[in-house]
Amino acid sequence: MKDRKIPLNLNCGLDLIGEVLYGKWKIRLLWFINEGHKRPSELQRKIPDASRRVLTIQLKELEDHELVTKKIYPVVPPKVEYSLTEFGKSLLPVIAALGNWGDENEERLRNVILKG
Amino acid sequence: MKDRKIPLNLNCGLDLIGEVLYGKWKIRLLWFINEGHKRPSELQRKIPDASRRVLTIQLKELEDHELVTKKIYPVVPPKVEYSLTEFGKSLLPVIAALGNWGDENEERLRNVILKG
DNA sequence: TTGCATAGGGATAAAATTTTCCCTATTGTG
DNA sequence: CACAATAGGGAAAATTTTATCCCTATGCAA
Repeated sequence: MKDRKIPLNLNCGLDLIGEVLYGKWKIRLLWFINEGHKRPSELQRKIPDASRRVLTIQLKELEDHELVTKKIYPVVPPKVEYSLTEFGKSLLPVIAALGNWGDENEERLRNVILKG
Repeated sequence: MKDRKIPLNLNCGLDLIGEVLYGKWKIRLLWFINEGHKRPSELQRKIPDASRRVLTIQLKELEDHELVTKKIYPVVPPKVEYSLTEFGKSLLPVIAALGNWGDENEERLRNVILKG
């Protein structure tokens, strides 16, 4: 997500959405932020398999892409809260469509993924 | 997509769908196959930025995940055709939702992606 | 005083993914 | 004959992404 040797393709809507949603944890971050888990430490606890570092980085990218806003409270210990922008909220139905399809086909998916 | 050192997370629908859709070109492959471009060489021409090799590999994964079927015609030169399974077709509305959101927000997405 | 929680970042290591290059094989065309 | 088109695969390099480790800083609790 920084200097690239291989140029981006941004030909169609799928390329564009892919660019902001790719990243191992981004969709989950959006989802959990929407559920009200706004602080980085909360998100970390909701996604324990992700390293703290990558969550920080991907939150920054979501912010750069205007899907979330970041509010820093000038207190000690530090307090930060992320919220979805309107733009980010408009993605929720799309994420829900993804999650629903996955849920509806859970058993079959588990089979085909694990049989490999 | 073979031996992994870091174990998979398959906790929710999002994890599951992610596992079958991740891959730089998979969504496009599904889309173009649905549009009737069934032969590997056609798909390669529709997706010129992808290496031939990776399209082969990702088509194989789509087949393993039962999203497409592969038909081999015993002719020379070789002829192969991929088609969506019913399972694969059930993904089309989800892909359409992704593409539509990208199309609807094309200008803004292009801005936020390229400004980085 | 030591340790924990908070948020973040640099540097490097590791892992995963994709690209590149080189092979297989057959038939038809120039 | 040389070469293109067809489909595919092994091996290694390149690229990208993620994980690990170590550091900053402050206030509170035991």
